[in-house]
Amino acid sequence: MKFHTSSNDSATGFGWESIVIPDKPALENLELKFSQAWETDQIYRFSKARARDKNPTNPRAGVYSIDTPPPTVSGSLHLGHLFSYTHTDTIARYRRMCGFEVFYPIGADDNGVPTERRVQNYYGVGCDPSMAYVPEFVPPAQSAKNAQGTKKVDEQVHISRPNFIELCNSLTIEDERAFEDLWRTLGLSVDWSSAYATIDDKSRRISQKAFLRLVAKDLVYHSTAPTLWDVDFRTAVSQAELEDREMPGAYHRLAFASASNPDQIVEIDTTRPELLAACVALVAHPDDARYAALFGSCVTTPLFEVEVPVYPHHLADPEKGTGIAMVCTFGDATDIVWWRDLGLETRTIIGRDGRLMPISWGESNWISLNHANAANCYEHLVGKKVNQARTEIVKLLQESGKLLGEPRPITHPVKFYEKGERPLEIVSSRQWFIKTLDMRDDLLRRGEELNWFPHYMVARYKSWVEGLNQDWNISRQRYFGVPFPVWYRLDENGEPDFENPIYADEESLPIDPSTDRPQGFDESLRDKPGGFCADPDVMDTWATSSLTPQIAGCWEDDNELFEMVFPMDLRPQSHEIIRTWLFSTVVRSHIEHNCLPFRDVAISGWVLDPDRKKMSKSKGDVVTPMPLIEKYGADAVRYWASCAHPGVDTAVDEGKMKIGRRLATKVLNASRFSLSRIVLWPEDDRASLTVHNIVNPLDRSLMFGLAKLIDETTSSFEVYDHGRAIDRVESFFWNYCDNYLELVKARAYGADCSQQDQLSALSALGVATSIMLRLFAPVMPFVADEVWSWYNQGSIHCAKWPETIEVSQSLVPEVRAELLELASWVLGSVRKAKSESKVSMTAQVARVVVTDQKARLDMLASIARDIESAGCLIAPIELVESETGQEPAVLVELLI
RNA sequence: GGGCGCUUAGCUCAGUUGGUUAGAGCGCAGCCUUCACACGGCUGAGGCCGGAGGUUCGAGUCCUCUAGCGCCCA
Repeated sequence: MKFHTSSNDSATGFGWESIVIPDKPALENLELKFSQAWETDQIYRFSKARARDKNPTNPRAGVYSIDTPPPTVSGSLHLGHLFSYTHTDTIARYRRMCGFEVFYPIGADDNGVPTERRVQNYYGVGCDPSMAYVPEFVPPAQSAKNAQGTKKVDEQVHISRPNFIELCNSLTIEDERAFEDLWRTLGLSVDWSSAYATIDDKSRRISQKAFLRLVAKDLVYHSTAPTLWDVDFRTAVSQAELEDREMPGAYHRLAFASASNPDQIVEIDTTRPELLAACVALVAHPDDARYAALFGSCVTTPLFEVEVPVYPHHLADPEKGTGIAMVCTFGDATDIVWWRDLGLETRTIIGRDGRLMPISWGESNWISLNHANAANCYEHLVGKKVNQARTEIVKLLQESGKLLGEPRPITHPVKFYEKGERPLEIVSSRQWFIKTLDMRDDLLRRGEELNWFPHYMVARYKSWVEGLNQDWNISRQRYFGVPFPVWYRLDENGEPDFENPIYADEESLPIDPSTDRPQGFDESLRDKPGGFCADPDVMDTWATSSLTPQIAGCWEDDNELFEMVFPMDLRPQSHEIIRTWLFSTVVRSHIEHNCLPFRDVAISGWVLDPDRKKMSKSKGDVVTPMPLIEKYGADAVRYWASCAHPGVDTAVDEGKMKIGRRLATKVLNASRFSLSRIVLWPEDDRASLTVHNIVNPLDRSLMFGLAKLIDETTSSFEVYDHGRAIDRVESFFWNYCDNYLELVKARAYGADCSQQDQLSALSALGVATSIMLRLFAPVMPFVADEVWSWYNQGSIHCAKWPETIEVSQSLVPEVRAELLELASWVLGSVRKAKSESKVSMTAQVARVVVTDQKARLDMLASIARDIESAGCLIAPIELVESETGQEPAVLVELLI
């Protein structure tokens, strides 16, 4: 591959050794032609050697590195992917042309729940870790049934964990291929040689190593704590994976009795009466006079007749219900706070399967005033799911008269796992946490250090960090993920010693504790008293994808590379994962490297359906990208995506793609015109087609406009505003086609003009074509490279980004953009006259009189011949100086 | 409840730090097969810039209030 190092000749398109213009230029099949050519020539491959060459003293300065999001491959491709990845690609191409060695890796996020769910649905299988591996297992046929939901656990064929993981691995490989196809067809200029997956050996090694570093820094801990729990996926989830959904519910007013005075009733409102047996206290606001007398005393729960204390707490809302609340372990996040702050008992009744667990009344802390009755009541509830238990307990309460009035329906926000279908429960379980709460202030400062595009997106980050109320739970009770490199010793009773975990050595990573064993232990001691057992969990998928800069940059595997690319220059991503991906990456880099993981973050908006609603799989309105690319071409679809400004949500708009296709066609045709004129210039004199020979005022005016265009396009890309960049280039180009090309045509043909004027015209066409092609290249890489290939060696994507210095030789103070505008105005007036008279644009014009100020007339005089030939005038244009206050005007008389 | 964003032509959107008569494309109407382009070109109609105040010589642009929509956080 040839790289241009100077601003002359080949970089500006003036090699002219050979020009080959197809008879009928076409957009068809450019995607295949160039994606293959780019791959063959390896033009997007990152080279450390080139980076060193570009800036020997400081290689980092010559590199532009991008922390590309690894897309979740399990699931269909949609336009949202294409949209934001196109945005990034325009930036990568721009920076590459600016001379940076661009580090643009690509990965696939394949670990985690989405893949598991896809495998479950695709094959109709479920993972049972207790089962043994079956070699050469053949999965059941793809289940057609149940395309969207998770197949019911009891309908699935149960398979062992290793078999399940095999299926995950094989299916993700298929999915990844589909992604690669799309990315290549779309023309992403990523370095495929660096492709990684978040489940591969390298990612697992780095993820486990980073975990061990957290252990060493004492920033991670392992403990039993109330945990947000999805009862269908049967895993813990983190605060970042929560979402509120408005759900119907009902307030039930229950009658508690004062323990000291059974006739005194305390009324409480609850939406979760089924948790009554888990009630451990009542709380009211300290200033609430209604309940002041009760503080410190006890009340008795209805049905189960358990004595619970009444406490004051500032989080109790006097406005809510009766103002006094029932604290259960655990109904919601506030219960956890009350439980912690007030040191309450723990009475767990919801199991990890979302059903009410058996209770031994009378034992440990299940003390009732009437054990037999409590057990009798509870018998109706045990084993039931939450909703069934609620129906049942309402019946019991009504029968006993402890339910006051009818339940009052309300709608209220309920916490869900973002991928889940049933409300989250809170269970007590053993989990790994990263101590993010302690570093909240640091993280807020990191957020402010980051350059946000658009800047207002920093608010999302801030409000998220400020609202953190629990440490980051990184353990998941799932199967397809990065395992914790941890074992526990088993005592003589077979009980694990959680206090003293055995950590793997860094050198041994990646490991799977369920198949690898700790140093000094024989495999025969696995799961035996006195032996060891593996940590059963895998890491949250974000615990690995928060390390994308380290994974892509080969942290501690290739120090030279890592120092060249880290911290990254750019993190591109969409706004919905600010609280997950962006936040977690900042956390990890802050901890491990004490710096930001990237300097800039460019946020893409969402793709909305044509009705401006968020596209969703459940609505079935997800648009698949390939058919659109086939219909309009990759450049056109990229054009649609690029037109969006950073952070702005954009509706799918096929009309816009049509415009993109037309624009691409126009680029082909306009370039064909210019080059087909240039090719007729004597070959031995083509070297004279340079900016130095652009002397005609009209051509100079075009160059002036180009200089301004280069500045505007460059400054737009500098702030990641591809939308503004393409807008400016497009409108300049369209104006160039409609007006400049028509005005310059006669001179380009050499008709009735001096050789100097023809030379000027052809030189201007050559310069303008070269510059505009390069300005289009980041957004429309296929058509730009196609035209470029007609008269250049090597790809346009390795050419130099245009600079104003390329045209400055042709600029003179007295000729500015205004001249071309003036000529366009007069030409437009002639066209208008012809259009109104319903005659052809080639119809001859007898007379044109322009009335205007002298300065403007002088300008027009200098290019009168161009206007006369473009407008088909048969007499010289007449220029009349206007009186003071008289409006400029053009009089046109057609030849009848 | 707190915060952010949006509101400009029938539709989708430009309009950088306040500066002539507010722009583009689609759609619509009319015309033109001209030798880069009919997968085209030219021309035209269409707007109290969400509403109300204010700052200013001057506001789509800045400030205050307000309405509707969307999102983020609690």
